[in-house]
Amino acid sequence: MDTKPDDGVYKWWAQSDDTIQSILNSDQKWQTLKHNGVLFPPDYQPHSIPVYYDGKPVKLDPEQEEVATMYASMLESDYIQKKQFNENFWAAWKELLGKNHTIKSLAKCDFSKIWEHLLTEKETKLNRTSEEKKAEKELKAKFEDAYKYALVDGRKEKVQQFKIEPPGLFRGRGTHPKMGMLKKRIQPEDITINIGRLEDVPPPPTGHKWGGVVSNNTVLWVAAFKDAINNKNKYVQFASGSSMKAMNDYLKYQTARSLKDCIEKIREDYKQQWTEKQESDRQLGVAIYFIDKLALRVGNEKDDEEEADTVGCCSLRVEHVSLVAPSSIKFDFLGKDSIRYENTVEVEKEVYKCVKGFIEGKKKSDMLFHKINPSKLNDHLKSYMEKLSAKVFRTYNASITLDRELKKLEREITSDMSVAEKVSIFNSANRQVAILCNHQRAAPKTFDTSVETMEKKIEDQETYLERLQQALKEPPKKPTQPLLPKTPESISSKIEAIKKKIDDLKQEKKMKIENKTVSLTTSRTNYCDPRITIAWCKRTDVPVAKLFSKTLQDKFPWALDCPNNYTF
DNA sequence: CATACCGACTCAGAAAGATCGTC
DNA sequence: GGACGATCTTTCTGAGTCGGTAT
Repeated sequence: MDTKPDDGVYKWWAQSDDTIQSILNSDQKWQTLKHNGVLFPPDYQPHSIPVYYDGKPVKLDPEQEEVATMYASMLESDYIQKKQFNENFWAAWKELLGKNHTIKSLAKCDFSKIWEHLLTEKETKLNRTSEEKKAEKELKAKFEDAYKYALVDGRKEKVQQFKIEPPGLFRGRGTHPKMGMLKKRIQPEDITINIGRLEDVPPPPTGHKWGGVVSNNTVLWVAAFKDAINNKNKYVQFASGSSMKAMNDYLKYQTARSLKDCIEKIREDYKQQWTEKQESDRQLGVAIYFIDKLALRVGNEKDDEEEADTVGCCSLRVEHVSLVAPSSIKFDFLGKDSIRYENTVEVEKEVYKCVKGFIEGKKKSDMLFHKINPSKLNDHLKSYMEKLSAKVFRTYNASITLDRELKKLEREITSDMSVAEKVSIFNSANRQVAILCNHQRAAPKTFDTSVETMEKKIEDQETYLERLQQALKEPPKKPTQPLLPKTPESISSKIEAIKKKIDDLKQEKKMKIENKTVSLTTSRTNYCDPRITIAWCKRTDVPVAKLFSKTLQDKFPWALDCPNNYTF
């Protein structure tokens, strides 16, 4: 088994799936692990700019000032308007100010002088010469280099996020009860280092000790620490381009592909379950149907005292669904990251009847599927296929949608099309996937103005077209500005060219509007089997780099040489 | 059994930063 | 041909999934 060719690239994908699987399933994920630990953010540099309280400057000690500066830096963000954010921030800051401090209420504080200072600093940074920027970048890179890679079984593997998070104010999504809380500076004492038994432990910063040093070769992290806000572990892991992560990713798609072999049976079965006597069976049947048809997440239980109130399939409440006669269901709820899911779907009459029954006699705040939970649902799925869980359906349906949409649109592709036109066709297939998975983004800040600019361009071209058409009918006696082509033939060909240009611009505008709040990158990065995209690139002669950035190409080395007729 | 808890991993959009295209 | 704004890419860290174990 020679997996290390001369070019030094570890081509693990040249091995059989079984071999790859056994590498990952084995209890020992590595034999030797060597690295230089993690990088801490720089210490706080006090600026001595006061907060104004009741109009008067108040000098703060460095620690108080640091936290005040965190708040000042967010003065223009939406968080500042939120009560919860201000309450949590005030609680943390008040404690630092101590008893009997001049500052007694947040409402009377004016942070604008600090904000102005931060703005000036930002400008100074921006105004550096390109030589200065380059020199600083190089210096930084040199400094960070030692942390970028770990040595795993003698191979250099990239480490992701080796920089420890700097202190700041917690920014939860949606209406998170903890927003504005102080995220304290992480000390070496908070960190556990995972490293090979025989390696030298990287030295902690002077005067400090590591919280712990372990040699756990059943896991893929090099350092771990507790997130004090949520009391959850955070890990410094390997980058998506590392062989271990890429292997996992590859197997994720292989698992999703093998769902093809039993999806028919699963669909038959859940249809059967809709008419079962036991309500728990009917609930299971409807829940799996939603997960399959609508690509919902499974929806684990959450603690609404500690986290934002968001739901997935199993945690849907009665208030999140409504029956729309004769046979549709309207969904309206906040999902992961508090992204709203709003969709009215036509369903089979059995499903409609089931949901009607589930709702009956319940309060709005009651669970829709009170007889099941994610672990029951996943246990049931395991009876069809090893490794099958709810999330596999998202991968499966996303990938198969991309495959199908691309093949549908491929007929429209002609050899004289530009790369940009072909990419735009790819994007419309990609958009179907993003819509299925409900991947959204905030509308770009420049959206309105850039649509206006496009409209102006279209108008200009249309005016020009009219002039050309007029000139063809009756040639102007005197030349008008800007000059038109001279012969009728050249005018005619210009007309054709402008018509095409207008069509293209209109198409571009349509795409822009359709993509206003749709995020294509999430599905491209996490749900679409990259081999579908790469095979399409090969067939349509589009450079892979047009669809996969450098990082994504690094993430998918195993997909790069797939055959051009690859089918998911 | 269920149920709570949590470790370790994947997936998520915003913000920062880099690059590109146009005037 | 270079300044500047739009757009693409990377970084950042929060928010899920899921399986195992303790109770």
